[in-house]
Amino acid sequence: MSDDRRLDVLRAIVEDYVATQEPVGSRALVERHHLGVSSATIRGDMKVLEDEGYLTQPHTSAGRIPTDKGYRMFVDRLATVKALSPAERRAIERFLSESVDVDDIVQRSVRVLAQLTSQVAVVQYPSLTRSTVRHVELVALDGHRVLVVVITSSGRVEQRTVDLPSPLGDRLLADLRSRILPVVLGVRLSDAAVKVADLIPAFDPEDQPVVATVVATLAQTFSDERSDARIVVGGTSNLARFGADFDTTVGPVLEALEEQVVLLKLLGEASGGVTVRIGGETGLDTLAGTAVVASAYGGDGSRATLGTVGPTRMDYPGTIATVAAVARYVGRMLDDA
Amino acid sequence: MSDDRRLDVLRAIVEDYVATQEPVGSRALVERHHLGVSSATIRGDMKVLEDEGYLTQPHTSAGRIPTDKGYRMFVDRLATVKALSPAERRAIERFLSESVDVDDIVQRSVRVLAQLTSQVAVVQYPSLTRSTVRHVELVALDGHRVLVVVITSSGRVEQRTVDLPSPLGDRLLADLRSRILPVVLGVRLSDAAVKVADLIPAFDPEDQPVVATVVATLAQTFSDERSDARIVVGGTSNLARFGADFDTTVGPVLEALEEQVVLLKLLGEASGGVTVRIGGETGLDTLAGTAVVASAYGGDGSRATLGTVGPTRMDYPGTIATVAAVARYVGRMLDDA
DNA sequence: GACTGGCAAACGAGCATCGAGAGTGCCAGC
DNA sequence: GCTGGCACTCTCGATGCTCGTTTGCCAGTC
Repeated sequence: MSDDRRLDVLRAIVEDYVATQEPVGSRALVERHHLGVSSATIRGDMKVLEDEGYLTQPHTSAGRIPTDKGYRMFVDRLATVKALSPAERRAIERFLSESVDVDDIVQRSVRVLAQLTSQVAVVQYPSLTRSTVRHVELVALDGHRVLVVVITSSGRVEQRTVDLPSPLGDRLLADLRSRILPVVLGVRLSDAAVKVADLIPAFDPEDQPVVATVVATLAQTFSDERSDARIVVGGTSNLARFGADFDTTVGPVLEALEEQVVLLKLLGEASGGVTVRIGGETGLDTLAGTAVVASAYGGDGSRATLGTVGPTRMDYPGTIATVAAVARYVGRMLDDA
Repeated sequence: MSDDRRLDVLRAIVEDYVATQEPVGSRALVERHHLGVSSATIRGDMKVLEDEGYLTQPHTSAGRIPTDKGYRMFVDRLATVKALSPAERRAIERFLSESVDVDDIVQRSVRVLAQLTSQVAVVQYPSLTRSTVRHVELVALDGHRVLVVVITSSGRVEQRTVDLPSPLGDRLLADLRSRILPVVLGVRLSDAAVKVADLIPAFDPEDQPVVATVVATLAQTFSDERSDARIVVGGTSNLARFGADFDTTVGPVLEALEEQVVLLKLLGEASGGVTVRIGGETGLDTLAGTAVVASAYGGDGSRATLGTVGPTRMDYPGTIATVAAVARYVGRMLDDA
């Protein structure tokens, strides 16, 4: 028995099922694909594939549909890489190139991703911790409050208001500013937090409490957890195509998409190229039936993750190609900016 | 025939229908509410109400449900104001008071609103145009690019990168900075744009092109349209309770919620207190069956709109009370900050 | 040994039927 | 003006049926 043909059958079933959303039977299979054998033979192959856990039947005497394991096999060994059409490439490039700042890049990425994949798109803001400090500004609001603004090499602006224990004069503020800047400019955020803390002893002991307060906020801004956690979601209306039953399928997914923590976990582990997680592999059991296609993006200064969430029965080659392309363009834009 | 009783009947029907989500019949009505008459009498009243357009029947021999006109009447003349429970008040107050900056306030408002109303919450960022300039910073990135940062009285930070036609020396940059600041500090954003433009002639003719470029970007940042358009949406998973049929009901709503333009239109006209728009009154025909409860919030420095989107069969008194309360708290927080 | 055609059996989808239940509209009477 | 009674209408769920699809297997063929 030809092992190759069985894999061909699996591939054909995945492709047909993704296209039609309906269980595919042996007859339909031989009609649509020209495997040179009869439907009876295919039936034999299908049975084996089912025994091995790649296929399943919704009920006796319906066609077969792929299991998560089947999709995994498809993605790992069967999917042919699909190149993006020139039109799609151009769409991505043109749309993203109109961005004016980081917010805009992220917004637009979400839109393109959702549009091109017809799925839910998720984009994490570029990570701060790897980028460097481009500027720090301290602005006195009134006697006892100061606005701290940090501008990073990735173009992000973080701000924080500090309530001071005691008033901070203009002279001291200027002093503070002039000492902080040279120490942190061009330094990585993760290192900058430490460097500013070292400055405190250099000040007049009398001023140290108030200086310490400002520095603490500054350090906190440098190593801000919230920044990493900023994630934008789009294309939720594509969930309409998701499944018939709303309450049991789409509701939980929408809920999950509103939880930053869950989103982070979903995107989290993408390391090198494009990562695909199918069904249970997502680690979120409320997301049964969904798959995540994610990719890291960005160079040194601004590394983070982006991807899509969709039903396990999705067009993997297309989605993977799109995610990869968007990640590449976004990374390029951020490095340029 | 008592006109009062007919209105009582309408109120009872709206309340029951909102509670049960099912058409309400004459028998159920007399059982649940103690109107001192028989079901036959109620039937008569219901017929009149239907003839006048306040009620409708899904089909003969089902109960009645309110029409949009019926809900409108209910909201305008029948709904008793429902005070928020102390627990709810405290929840709002405590949750919002933990905010650290404007982003945070907006995020948290969306969450509370969605949570308390079980609907989709929509919050517009505080408007820039009414607030004043608190600080302007120009940062040289490299020879031919400058980062423009504007900090407003409402705590917002807007940034923009400018590509210069010719290099801008440190001296000129400092000069520019020191001339701009005194002119715009404390000035309304809408006026500041004009004021900076007046500065250009004062510079050396040789420098004027590059100065003009920076000033143009600055002016654009002051009167940024995009800022007004920033809107945050949350609680979309509450759409699960919306209606049974996904494709025809929830899908279009999700789509609409992703369109900034549509959202702006939805929130747009809220002027004084709480505005309720029901069904067709929203002006968006894709949103049939939905109602919007919106309120302006914030004082002078930071005026904008926030609200909820839900099915027409919603708990109007509760939603109105919640929206009003959140608007009040958010406004207070912004004015304090 | 692998493949094929044929065939019985299994099973869901769709459809018509039917009865129960709920609600209306109207009328005659109070 | 209100009430009880009653005929009528309509939906909803259950039931039973047919039809089409697909499977699993077996005997036969290359």
